[in-house]
Amino acid sequence: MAISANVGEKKNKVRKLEGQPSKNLMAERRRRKRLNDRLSMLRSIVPKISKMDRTSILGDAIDYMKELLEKIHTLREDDNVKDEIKDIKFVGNFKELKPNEALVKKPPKFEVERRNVDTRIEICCAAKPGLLLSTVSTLEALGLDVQQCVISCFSDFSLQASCSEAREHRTILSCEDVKQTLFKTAGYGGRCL
Amino acid sequence: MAISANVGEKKNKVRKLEGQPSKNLMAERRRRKRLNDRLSMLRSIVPKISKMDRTSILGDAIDYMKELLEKIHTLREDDNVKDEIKDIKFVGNFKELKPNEALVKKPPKFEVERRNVDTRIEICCAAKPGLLLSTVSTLEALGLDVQQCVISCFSDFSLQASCSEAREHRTILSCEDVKQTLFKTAGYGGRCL
DNA sequence: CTGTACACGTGATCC
DNA sequence: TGGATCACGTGTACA
Repeated sequence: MAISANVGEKKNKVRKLEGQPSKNLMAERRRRKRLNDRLSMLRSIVPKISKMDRTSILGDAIDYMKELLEKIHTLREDDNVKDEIKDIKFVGNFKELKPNEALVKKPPKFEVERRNVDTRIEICCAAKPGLLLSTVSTLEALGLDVQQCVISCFSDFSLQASCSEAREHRTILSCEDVKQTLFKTAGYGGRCL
Repeated sequence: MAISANVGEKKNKVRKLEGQPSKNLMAERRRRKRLNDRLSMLRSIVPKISKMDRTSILGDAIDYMKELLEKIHTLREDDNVKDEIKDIKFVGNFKELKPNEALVKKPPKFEVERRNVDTRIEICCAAKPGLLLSTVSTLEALGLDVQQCVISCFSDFSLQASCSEAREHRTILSCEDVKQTLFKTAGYGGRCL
């Protein structure tokens, strides 16, 4: 195909020499533009991006699609409750805020509540560097997708969030578990309330 | 760029004339081969093929991926159908929200602006798993302390934050730098705006 | 003859 | 310095 090579000097048609090229030229430019745009779109919806290469983008997209297909199959055939709670173990991996630093002055407020499919979370405690990051990280590790969130860090750290369960943790994770995990994440020891 | 025009026939570097061209030439050939192979693979796993165009293939792949994502979400939510009745009532109050907006492709929005001592950040882009976490993590890494923040992840990912500079050694950061960093963090390539 | 779409070789650019 | 990747303009085949 690419090796149609042979034959050297046909050149039957030399009808250009003038005026013609600009048409085909800009058409080709538009085509390249469209192709690159599509490529960018593809890259923008694929979460795992190893490199910015065109080939890598396509490769990652392919892998991602296979991943999605497999996930769908397991979701379909996996009746239920096959999930482990192993995710909880990863919560502690993040930045270990030392409990010693726990400020005892004012009783912090940690509330977790289920409403329909949503999980309402309300936190108000002493501000601390990295607290927002560790809290968000913990929520993610617990399989809670933040849908809405209002944060204020002026005096105290205040966070009100509405989350949806990313995975099938609803039946396993109790509100109390979430609350205590967040409590520890914020650097407090013992149990909350 | 394309119209760098000037310079007509310089040819400062003519170090080729022999031996060299075949190197770059075949490298380019291999690159094209890989790219086309990837493209064929992508086409082979996408069931819906409208046309054999390169652009169409990418477009179909994108649509298919979105379709898969949506299917996964519906599958997950179907696991717990018990709360749906209440949700229906809830949704009923907000009927004005367009039901089918899946195919709208709008450009993401990344804005960073300095106001006095504060740095205002506004993001609106396609939702992606882990996006909130990576964004917060990036802000922290840039030395920006979130003072106030409103987040919404219902359809797209939307974040409006007001930050203060945490450290002094980062004060050299321009708004543009912050913007581009956030842009890349969100998984986009190239430059924003 | 008019577009559209692809492969090709080459110069430029970035580690 | 090279090796790898990209954008570009062009030739050409197919509708």
